[in-house]
Amino acid sequence: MNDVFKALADPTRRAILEMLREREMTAGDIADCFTLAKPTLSGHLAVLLAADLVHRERIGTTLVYHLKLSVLEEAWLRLASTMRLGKSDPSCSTDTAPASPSR
Amino acid sequence: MNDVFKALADPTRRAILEMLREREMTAGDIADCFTLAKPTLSGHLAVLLAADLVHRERIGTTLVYHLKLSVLEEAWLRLASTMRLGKSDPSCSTDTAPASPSR
DNA sequence: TGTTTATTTTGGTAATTTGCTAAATAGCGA
DNA sequence: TCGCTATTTAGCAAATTACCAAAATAAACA
Repeated sequence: MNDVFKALADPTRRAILEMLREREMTAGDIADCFTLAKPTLSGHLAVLLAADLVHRERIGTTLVYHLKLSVLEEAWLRLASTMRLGKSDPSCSTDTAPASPSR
Repeated sequence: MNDVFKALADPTRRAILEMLREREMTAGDIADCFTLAKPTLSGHLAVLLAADLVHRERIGTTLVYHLKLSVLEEAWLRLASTMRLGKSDPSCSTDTAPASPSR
């Protein structure tokens, strides 16, 4: 959930998702669409993979990536339902860092 | 657009949006819901404000924040339409950093 | 086995983000 | 004006992120 939003925070990664929306592409195909170095794109793909937004499959020497739209949709639905249809009072219960004076 | 996704990337900021979903709150109210220091929360609110996800209004000494759901919805719709209903071939046109060998 | 192609991993640097404390600003009431 | 409350801004350290070049890995093929 958090990983999905973090993955979406980068414009390069959103562009990758957009390209992947229709056709699946190899890592090389994707890299050719950007002026960034291949290792950089590989890193972005790793983030998308960790967020479960894409799936990858090896075909011979190439790795084919394809979009997992369902995960993206689900993340949005989670946010949307928390946002619009949430039950009741928002009086302090959603703290991300509960009382633990770590620092 | 980019600012919206960047704002959503942080769990604290998403929690703030959730709390703001129903009732508008003062900066102090919000800060009391977290274990983070007030200036830290103020920073998060500044990010949300820059992303246009919240609006703030001064009432006396206090600043009242309220959610701008429409902006959030619009951001999603933009993404969703690019994602699902996009027109045609994704063959290299979405590059975020177009051919400019700066570095 | 050795070479080529496709891709990732490693190692390093610069920029950005997140958090803090302390100081500054804004409005209100005495 | 002075002091009080509410909040932000400034300045700084630690953690994370984004990028690259060089090295490593994986599969295919001669």
